[in-house]
Amino acid sequence: MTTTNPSSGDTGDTGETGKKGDPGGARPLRADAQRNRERILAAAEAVFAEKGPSASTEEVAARAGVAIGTVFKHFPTKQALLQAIMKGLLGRLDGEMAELAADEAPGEALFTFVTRMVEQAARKRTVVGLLAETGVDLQVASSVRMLRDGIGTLLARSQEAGTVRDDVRLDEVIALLTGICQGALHAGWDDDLRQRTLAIVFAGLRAPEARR
Amino acid sequence: MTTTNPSSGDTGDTGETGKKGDPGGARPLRADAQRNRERILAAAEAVFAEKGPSASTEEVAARAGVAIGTVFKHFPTKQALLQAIMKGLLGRLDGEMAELAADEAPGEALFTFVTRMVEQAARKRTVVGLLAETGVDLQVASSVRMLRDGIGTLLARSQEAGTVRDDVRLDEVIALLTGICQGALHAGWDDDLRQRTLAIVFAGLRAPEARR
DNA sequence: CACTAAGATGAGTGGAAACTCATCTTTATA
DNA sequence: TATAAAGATGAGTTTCCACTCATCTTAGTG
Repeated sequence: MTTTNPSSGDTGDTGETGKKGDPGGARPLRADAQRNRERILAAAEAVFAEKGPSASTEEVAARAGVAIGTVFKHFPTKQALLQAIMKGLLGRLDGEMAELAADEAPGEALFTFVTRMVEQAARKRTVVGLLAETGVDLQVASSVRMLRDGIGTLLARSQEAGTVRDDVRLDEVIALLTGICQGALHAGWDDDLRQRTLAIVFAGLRAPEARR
Repeated sequence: MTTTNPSSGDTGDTGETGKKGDPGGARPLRADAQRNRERILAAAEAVFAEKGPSASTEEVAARAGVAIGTVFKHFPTKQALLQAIMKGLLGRLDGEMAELAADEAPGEALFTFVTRMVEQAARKRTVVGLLAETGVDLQVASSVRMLRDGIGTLLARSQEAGTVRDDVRLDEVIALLTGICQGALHAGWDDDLRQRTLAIVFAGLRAPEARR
């Protein structure tokens, strides 16, 4: 689950092209290039997680152990690199959500997911920073929409199960989620505070008859 | 309430210095200088409110109708300018809070204050942006502490009045507040969404016996 | 092993933004 | 009104960072 998908790229290739006469099609990617691309992604995720999206591309290159030109060969723009990270992060989150929707009791799935996402945000400034600072009108918009729809499903299930108030709309949940994710990366947020803060929000979301 | 306090400065002068022999003390400030300082502050507040703290100092100068050197004469650093704005903003907020603590019913004062602060945040990226992006270990720390203490008082009053659960601590309230302020400046936040989001949080804060 | 194209390299370029300073302008006072 | 000091000006300096490109290196193939 924690391994990055090796077939993901920003060229949008699907499968291999055995046929020639395909101008501008995706080439198979050499072995070392593949390795470097992964190193860069990993390094970028670490660096941006620590210092936020304003960290320099050179630092990413250094951490990955490659020259700066290599980074720009794989990701022609800093934005593109950021997008690739976002895509991976959101993809993983999305998978986790689908799993949760299947396994967990339908009433609690939403709470579990929100908790996990906030936990992630505390470690990864990237998601949050990107959503906030950079324009959200990226190509990533589709991934965001996927995530949004997924949360909508979890919410609907919880409402059917009677654990969440019926008058709560998806917008508010998203708003609360992004807000708390933002807050989670401030100094002074530890596990305890996160838990207590979420408890308040969850209490606010819960249907009166389902409160403990 | 909306007028800026003319006697506020970052030199920390209190009253006039009629006595001489005050090395390094605050000079009376010439008339045009005073006017420019206010213009710069107003312009900076507007610009940073629109574009966030990453807006350039030159844009502030342009909006204020002065040269860039003038800005740096009054505020030797961009940080200093940001701090001055923060100080003013927090001061106003603090006054509003004191008023609220006196006037309003003790049980609802906290809710009213939080609502107002979030409303402000939606318009002023500065407060939020600063608290988030720049280090909070500024000289502004004292102003922040003042605000924090004030909120603590409002919270305590509400708990005494029985409208807020006893196990809620100040940390969580602050966390929620900053988080929602962060969220409030995202695209798509309108009055309705803000109100609904706050309603959820308030429901979570309210004591069981005080719920409507 | 030889060869070639894909890939890696890193000094260099361009631009943006914070900050400086020599020079000119204005206020306040004698 | 004359004068001196406070203040304003804006071109220039410095720093930093995204991005480029001519050149060298290496993986894959016959």
